[in-house]
Amino acid sequence: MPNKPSIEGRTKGVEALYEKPGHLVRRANQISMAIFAKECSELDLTSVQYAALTAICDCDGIDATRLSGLIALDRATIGGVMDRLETKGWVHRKPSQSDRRIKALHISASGKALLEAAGPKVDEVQKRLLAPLSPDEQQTFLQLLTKLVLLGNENSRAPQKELDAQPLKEDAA
Amino acid sequence: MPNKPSIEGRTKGVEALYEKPGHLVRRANQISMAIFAKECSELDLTSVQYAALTAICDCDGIDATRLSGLIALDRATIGGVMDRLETKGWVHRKPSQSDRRIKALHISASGKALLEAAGPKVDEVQKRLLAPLSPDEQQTFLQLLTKLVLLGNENSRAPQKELDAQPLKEDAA
DNA sequence: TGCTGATAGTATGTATGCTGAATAAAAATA
DNA sequence: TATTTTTATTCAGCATACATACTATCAGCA
Repeated sequence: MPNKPSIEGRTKGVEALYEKPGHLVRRANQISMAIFAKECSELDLTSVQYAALTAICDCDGIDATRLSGLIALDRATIGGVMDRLETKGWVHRKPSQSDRRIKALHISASGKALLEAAGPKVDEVQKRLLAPLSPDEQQTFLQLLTKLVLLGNENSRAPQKELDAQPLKEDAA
Repeated sequence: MPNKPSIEGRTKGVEALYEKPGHLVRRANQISMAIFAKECSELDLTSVQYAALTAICDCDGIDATRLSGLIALDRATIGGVMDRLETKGWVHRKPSQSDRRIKALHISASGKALLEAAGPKVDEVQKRLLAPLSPDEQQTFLQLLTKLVLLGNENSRAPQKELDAQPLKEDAA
């Protein structure tokens, strides 16, 4: 992607930007989100919403704080995401009996149906995102990216956390 | 990151998420931005603002639409970014004489000073982001990430574009 | 010259993503 | 038991990010 000779000297600083990992990661995320949006627009579903729904489906009755750790979504952001999922009827919140601070999260039938419909499309997103790389390169890339994310986990405000206990039976299903 | 045996079956769907490139790329960007924020918070500078300033410094008199292509920043987002840069006194906008639709962008002295102060910190961000990988791995990772971003470029709404002409001399410095 | 299509900038509305603070309830402890 | 600390949620506010639409202007062309 060379610029024309006439501006070569002047764009040096910008081209330094193109090599910076931070910039490249931002671009990759931009591309990933764009592909997701195209693929799932008719479902009215974002990638964050898909992640949240997947987690709630798996961990029925989970609370927002633990969900936040599971999918590495900022705690303060989750409220709005849940509002939208609830508006679309895919999730409902039920106050916990044992801890009145908690609102247990449950997926609805339509939420499950949506998850199933989205599954193949989400897989297609991953395929298209990695398409520029050969199968070998894809494997290497994923391995390195996983390492980077795992070991860099604590640097983000919303580090991924494993579930240290299952939700109370009372809040499940 | 195994979960306790008791919930192993239930979290299977969530763990599938952890292997998805889209999720990993989102996490990597999250981590990258967090490191940048920590490193540059005392400068009151975000990574997007740094990218924009770098480009404006290099291409004095550039207009917002071309800047958008240079750093792959959504056209509709640039207005707000420029507002904030102008408020902080790092950039000023000057109406073009030859095309009254255009507002040429210029970096100020304090903007240049800030860029110089930020330079080492931004380099440190890149180092910390890649720190989980060995030198060899870092090189491989950057190479694959660059390939992915270059070839996936057209998938995003704000694809990176090279400058096809320099700004009119009239609008420069 | 007058019309038409393309372009630059802006505005509106939605969705993350984060900081910091406020509130309420539970847990720990003196 | 009373006090302190921790925890769960929410809210206000700022900064991207994107879709869509609107205005002003420019450029090409009949």
